[in-house]
Amino acid sequence: MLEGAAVRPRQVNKGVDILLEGDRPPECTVLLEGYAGRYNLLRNGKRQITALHLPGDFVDLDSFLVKRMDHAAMAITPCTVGVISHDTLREISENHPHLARLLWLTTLVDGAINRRWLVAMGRRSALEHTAYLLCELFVRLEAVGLVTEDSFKLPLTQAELGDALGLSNVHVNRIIQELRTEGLITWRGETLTVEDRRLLQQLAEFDPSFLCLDREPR
Amino acid sequence: MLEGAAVRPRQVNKGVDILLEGDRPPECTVLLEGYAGRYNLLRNGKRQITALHLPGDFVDLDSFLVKRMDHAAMAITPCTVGVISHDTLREISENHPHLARLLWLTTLVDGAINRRWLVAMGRRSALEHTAYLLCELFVRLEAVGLVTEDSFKLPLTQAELGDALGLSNVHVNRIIQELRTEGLITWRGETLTVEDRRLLQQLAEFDPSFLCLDREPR
DNA sequence: CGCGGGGTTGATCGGTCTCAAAGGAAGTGG
DNA sequence: CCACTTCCTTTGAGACCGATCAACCCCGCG
Repeated sequence: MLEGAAVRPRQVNKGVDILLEGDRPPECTVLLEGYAGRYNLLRNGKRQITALHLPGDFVDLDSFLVKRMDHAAMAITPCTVGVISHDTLREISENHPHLARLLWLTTLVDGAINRRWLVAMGRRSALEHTAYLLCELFVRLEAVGLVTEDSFKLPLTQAELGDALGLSNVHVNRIIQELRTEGLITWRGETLTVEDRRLLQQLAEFDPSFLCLDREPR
Repeated sequence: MLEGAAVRPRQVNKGVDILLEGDRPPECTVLLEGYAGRYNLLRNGKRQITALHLPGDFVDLDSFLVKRMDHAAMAITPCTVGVISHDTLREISENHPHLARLLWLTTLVDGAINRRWLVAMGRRSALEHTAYLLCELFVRLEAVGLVTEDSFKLPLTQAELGDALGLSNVHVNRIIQELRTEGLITWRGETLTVEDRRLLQQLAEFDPSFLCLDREPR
């Protein structure tokens, strides 16, 4: 039903905003291909990316009920996105409560991811934090079949990674080198390979259960 | 209807856990009085508080759909809490879609708060971050009538505040002193007074619209 | 061939942490 | 009513992590 509801797939070029802070979109956007991210800009020009969206994720499911966007969203790579009108979502919420609960669940999982980011930013070193993010991306991409042989596409610049981690681009560079020399990852071009998943997860104190990828009655 | 659904109000002593990581509660907890917080513990003993719950907030609405808690929650002050069984919530979700949307909205607002925390932790100085949190608490408490004459109860220790901000207790102390000497706040005992709200909000780059306290059709 | 974006490197600065100790304030038992 | 305890706040000193600034390199591309 959701697939039938997503209409007008369209392309968004790399670096282009999908929506802006203050927008009141009449529909929700689904990411079909590519990577996107939510972010907020500060007066001093700094940027914080607060979420990374992978294929299959909603970009702004919150706009259905929140109405006014409190953040922007950007295509990190070229993306194809679809939209589901708020009217359709309302129809689902009225007549398909089980599906509505699953949509609700996706926002709960987004919240769980946010909290993990908070923990990593607040109480972990830059190295652990970076390792953490890579573990998370690994598992989320694995869930949608985008990991092959412990490798996945990581088409972010180090500066963008820094904006997600709350670090400077220079420091990200040094952290990545450390992960490389420790033999935990390789990252050439857009392809990141996890060379030692167990060690990486241990360094990041990573446990994927919060993503709710297991099947349960809801 | 929600008021009718919340049953068995009970007291929780200060410092006592309301739920633990790994729990699978059969009901959701509502905070009726007092302050509570969600947190995660790390292997090295550090703690990160990822949310502060104020009277009227759900403590773990996510347990309705997520089932297994990925964090603990603690009473920061003596609390009285009520519970709403998952069965009741399911009944609401099946037969009262409008109410279900409003519950969904509360999780979206929680997510918005989380993202703001991320921005503050990632890209703001300790001073700005602290100012930010105080602004947020001010507005949220104001919305439930717990602010009088620019004052509200802040019954946290500086160490707890640090766990929410991702700072050490020592540094929190120095930041608070700075906010005091700048004439922005006073904080004696459990009462915090915002002496210059405009300046504090400006320092924190704070805009309350993300809390969705305005009335809109949902 | 020149240009531009990203990656890499070095040097220095500064914000925040850590460790350690001293100073209140509130409660407890004698 | 006082000594004692405990928890929290405050202060100081030093170390360290990560930011900043400024080059330089590398590679793809027009």
